[in-house]
Amino acid sequence: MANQPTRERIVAEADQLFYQQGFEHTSFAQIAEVLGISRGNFYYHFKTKDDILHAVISHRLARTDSMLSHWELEGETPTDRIRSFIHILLTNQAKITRYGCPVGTLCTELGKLDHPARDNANELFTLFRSWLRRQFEQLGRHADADELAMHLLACSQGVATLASAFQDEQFLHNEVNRLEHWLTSITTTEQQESL
Amino acid sequence: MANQPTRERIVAEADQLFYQQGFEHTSFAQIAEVLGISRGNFYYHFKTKDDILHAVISHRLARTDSMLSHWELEGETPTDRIRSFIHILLTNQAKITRYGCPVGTLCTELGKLDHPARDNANELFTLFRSWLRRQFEQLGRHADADELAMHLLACSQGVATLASAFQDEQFLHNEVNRLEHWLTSITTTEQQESL
DNA sequence: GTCTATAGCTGGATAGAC
DNA sequence: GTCTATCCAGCTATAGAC
Repeated sequence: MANQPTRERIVAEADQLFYQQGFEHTSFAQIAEVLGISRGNFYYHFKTKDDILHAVISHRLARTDSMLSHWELEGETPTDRIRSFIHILLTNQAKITRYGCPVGTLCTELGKLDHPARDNANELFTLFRSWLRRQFEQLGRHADADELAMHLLACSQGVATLASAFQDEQFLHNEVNRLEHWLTSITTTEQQESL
Repeated sequence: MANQPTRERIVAEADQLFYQQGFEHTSFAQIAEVLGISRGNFYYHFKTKDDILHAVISHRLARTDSMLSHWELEGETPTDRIRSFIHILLTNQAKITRYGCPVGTLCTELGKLDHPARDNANELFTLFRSWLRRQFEQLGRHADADELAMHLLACSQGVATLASAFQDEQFLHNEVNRLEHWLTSITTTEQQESL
């Protein structure tokens, strides 16, 4: 990362700090210090702080997009692919327990700030939502695919919020088991309203 | 409210604004303007901004406590009482759709700020958690009462987060129906692992 | 492309008159 | 108990040298 162009390094570091500390709470001075550049240098690469935010969101969107494509190729069945989604809770459990979900916390913060980039950030949710909806459709759940997608998204959000508040990885694991169980129940039987 | 002592008015207004805009984003100048008092006046009633936050959290804790006591008296069965909890999502649907859950968003923000009042705010979660756990115990779910309480808390959090991101009251209603269904399935049958 | 210096503003907090 | 005036730190952002 030290050899990346400065612009990329700023985006990468801002991405991390916005996640860990929140957008508003993160200052140029801090990013500059971590990267070993001067505050003034920012304005060669970006016009405003909001521009950095925009770049960070675009960066996250691209990364999410390629992750979903990867899951699409990797998973043999829709169930496998949905399981990939559920398992990010495990893959990122340490960070989630510390800082919550990067998507949820950003959207919540920008919502409270009534920030113009809010819709932009919500696209991250939409990306997951559409992808999950498609998987549920492939499971034959045409009528309620979007509802199931939103439900799964909501569960993940709640798990991240509470795991982070209580700093509780055990709880996170319990809920992942629950979600896997639920996914199986949806796939194998037509026991529709179990959840 | 205009006749309340100034200290109470500050707490009440800060409570609202911290919820709607976040703690850090809310300034003394703004609270002062709404209340029609001067900025300097704050420091007669509070030493620091963190002191106001502390007072706001105490206020919320007291309010939550009395709400739970009220549900305890009002509901005939544990199921009824748990349903009261689920229904705050409906009672406060307009605010939740706009600003998310007051507990979850505050705890998340203070977590990111690494704020000393974080544990204090988490007590709000604990209040609900303990109360719910007791209700599930009264349902005979001694072994997994706390797990069920946490699960229900998590679901509510997720619903609030997504309803707010997508500004979607319909989704909120769908999820409340789901939760009621789940509650019934827990109460009537011993179909333990449906969720 | 990166730096230093600094402007301009807003935040929380203090001092002291009334 | 409330006000005005003010301090000081931190922030975003700009100007201009190198």
